[in-house]
Amino acid sequence: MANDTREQFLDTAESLFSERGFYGVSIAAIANQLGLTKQALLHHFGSKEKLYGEVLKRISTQFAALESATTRVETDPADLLKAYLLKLHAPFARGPAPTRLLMREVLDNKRRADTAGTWYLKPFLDSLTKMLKAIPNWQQASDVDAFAMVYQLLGAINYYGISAPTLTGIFGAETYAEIDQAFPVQMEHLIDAAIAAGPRSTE
Amino acid sequence: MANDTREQFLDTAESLFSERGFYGVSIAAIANQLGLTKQALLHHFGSKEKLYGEVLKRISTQFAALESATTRVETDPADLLKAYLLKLHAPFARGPAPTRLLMREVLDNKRRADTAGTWYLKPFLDSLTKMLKAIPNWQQASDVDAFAMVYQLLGAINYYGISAPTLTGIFGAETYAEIDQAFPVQMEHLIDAAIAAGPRSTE
DNA sequence: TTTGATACTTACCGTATGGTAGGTTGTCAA
DNA sequence: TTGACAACCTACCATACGGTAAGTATCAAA
Repeated sequence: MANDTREQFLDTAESLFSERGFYGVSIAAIANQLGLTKQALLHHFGSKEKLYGEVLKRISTQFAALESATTRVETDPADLLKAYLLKLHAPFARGPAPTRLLMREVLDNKRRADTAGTWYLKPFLDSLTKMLKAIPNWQQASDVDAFAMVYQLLGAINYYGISAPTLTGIFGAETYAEIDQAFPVQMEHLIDAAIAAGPRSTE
Repeated sequence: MANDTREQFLDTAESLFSERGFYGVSIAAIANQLGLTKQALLHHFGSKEKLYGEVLKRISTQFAALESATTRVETDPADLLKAYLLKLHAPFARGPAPTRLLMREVLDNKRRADTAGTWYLKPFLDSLTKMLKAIPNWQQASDVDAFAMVYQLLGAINYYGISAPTLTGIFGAETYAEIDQAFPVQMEHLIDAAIAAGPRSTE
């Protein structure tokens, strides 16, 4: 089926791009993994760049869906922020691929600043800032201060989200399993601490 | 002078690798930037991989130096942790290149797990954990819990450290300048909050 | 039974890349 | 004056890459 193959290409591309980066993956490698030739890929997507763009687009769509789903469930503003941030850990139960890919995009989009990928983060970041400012403790904070705080929390989660191989390498599989268990608790703990602390004005 | 050229190669390689990644940079591009041919580079370093390894090695050496320098100056354990973490922001006044490169290394060393890059982080992470556990509030914490907390703080800093282009693109240069001013304050604020909160046990 | 479109294939091409081989030039100690 | 070595260079090569061109097989609609 046509759509099936396309979706499989996107899955494989997402996985490989997230692991090796744009330049580290050849379109032939992606196609081979599905038992096809690179021309099949080019037939569906036109070029490597376009394929990459579609992978990013799909992720951003899923992010938006996650946000509205969370907003629908959580009513307390502090709970909403916590729930949303924690869901970014191992996003959408699809493993670390989206997190890794987005981290690569943050690293790389200096050169690709004109492509679509750069801006899809903006509404996401705006939502996070708004969520923090909806919490009583933080209503006095400036936009910039609130943003700086949520961006740090986002960084904490995302950094951990890409660190599994490194941490396993450094500490071994057993210790990593312990860390992985401790992390959500400590993450929630840190978010609580940040919320409780309230803003510290910059000026 | 011989050593001079070598050092210039390392500087240029660090800068380019950090911006474009290992596969995004050709050795010819590095050499051209110094007005030399790639064979000059190969003469000094033997291969692209070895050059990359030496860049990483140099960064890790500078990290270690930064740590001992900070330890020498700060005596209060909370101040030490804060000072150390904050110095990782724009490390060594050499701009974001080391941070970006290390982030790429975290992303990539699944494949390169056997190379040096993986392990040089270990003493660094151990130091951070020890620093947190030296703070009265945190003496009761388990190693794993303390580690999970400092790793989040490290993630917050490093993530911000690679985000300049993205944030400038999203928010514009003026707003980014404000954010950049607010960030160290909010970073210190978050560290304070984490320290003050003390550990939350995982089990 | 023909037409036309979709989903592929093989064949090929130009370019870029990392690396080898073998110079050339300058410096400096014996 | 010579010899050796470091620091480059030009020339070359095999490979891999993204992409084009031109097929072939399948299948549904007319």
